[in-house]
Amino acid sequence: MDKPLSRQDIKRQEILDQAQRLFWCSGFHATGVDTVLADTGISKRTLYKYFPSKEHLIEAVLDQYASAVDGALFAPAFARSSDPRGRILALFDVRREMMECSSFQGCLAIKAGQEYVGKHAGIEARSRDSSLYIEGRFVELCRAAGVADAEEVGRQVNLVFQGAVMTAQMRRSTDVFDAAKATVRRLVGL
Amino acid sequence: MDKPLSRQDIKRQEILDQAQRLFWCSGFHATGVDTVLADTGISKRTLYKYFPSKEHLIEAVLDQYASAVDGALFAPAFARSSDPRGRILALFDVRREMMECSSFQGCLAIKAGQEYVGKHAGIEARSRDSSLYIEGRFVELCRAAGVADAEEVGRQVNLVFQGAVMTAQMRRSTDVFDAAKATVRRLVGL
DNA sequence: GACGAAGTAAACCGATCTGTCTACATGAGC
DNA sequence: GCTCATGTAGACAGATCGGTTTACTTCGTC
Repeated sequence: MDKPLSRQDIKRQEILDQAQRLFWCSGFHATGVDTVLADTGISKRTLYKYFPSKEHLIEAVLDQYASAVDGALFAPAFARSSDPRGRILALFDVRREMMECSSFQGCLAIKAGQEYVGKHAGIEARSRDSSLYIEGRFVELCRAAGVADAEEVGRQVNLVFQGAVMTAQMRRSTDVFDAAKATVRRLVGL
Repeated sequence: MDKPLSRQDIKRQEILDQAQRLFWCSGFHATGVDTVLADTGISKRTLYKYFPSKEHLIEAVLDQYASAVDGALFAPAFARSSDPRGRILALFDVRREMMECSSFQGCLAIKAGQEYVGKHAGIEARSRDSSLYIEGRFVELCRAAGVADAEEVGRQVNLVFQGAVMTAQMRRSTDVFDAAKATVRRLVGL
């Protein structure tokens, strides 16, 4: 694996990275494809070669975002603790630090959901899948922790997690993560 | 009070209602002012007389939304129970029913936050204030319920509430409200 | 160095965006 | 009936949108 990137792969990746960065901090509708390309030296023709439409580009960005969540969120959190309960709490810590390092930007999948749910099936599906994936991981951790009714408690922890991320973004403050962690401690018994 | 609406008030209100409906289900950036006016027989000149810019219109819509939350959410919930804990749970029921009646549309203030936080101070402030208002009401209910550390628990309940609304929207299903209510029952001790 | 794939630059398309303007219609109060 | 505020209809401006196209350049490979 990790086969060398072809020239095409590099261009495609550069577009994806820039698009993710701009969609992330300016929104999807508010960011034009010209803006994505600006300062990259990449021509519009090349973008439309790899992504037949802006919606296709958004889908690809969300796919990239989804596959980055393991490395950016779960891996660091799991490295901080070997105990399942500790890992759950560490997820909140890592997420909090991520938001503090990105001027309180929230979740890209949530943002996409707000702008495209009910309007574009592919984007909506990726948005929903992101939400379900995180929930699944919480359930899994609850099960590993031996929590009674792990399925249910995992769903509850996920609600707190999503609520915290979104509320922190709206308030431009990560203070709510304190309440979130306290909630989770009660839910998983810690 | 309830002084008769002047002709101007009526026009202004008609614009606000239509704008709220469309922003609500199509988003802010995705809805043009022409779309707001379409089928209303109101001219663009009139809109720009009452709202000097689209952003001003959005702010006014959010103000209207904020002042409607008492009548649409809190009043019905409070009517269902006289017990503070029952009222907290009823808030989740009412919110759930609201979402089921509006094809899973979430919270307009959240949507505005996602699209304008960090980009427009007035809109951002209204978005944040909405979040804080709901939280304050939950705190107040926790206090009335005699919950120990009501301030803290109220914040926790709010996180679950916000998480549930947003998750339900993304999944186009209100199933998560079951987990949300179960969480809240544990938090407020019921 | 020649060749073909892959790229850039930029004009161009039609549609739409926010916002302004002119010209005309309507309505209530005197 | 006259007046004046208030309204509509719709053209218009200039910018930007997503997307296409043409003409030229760059780059890797043989």
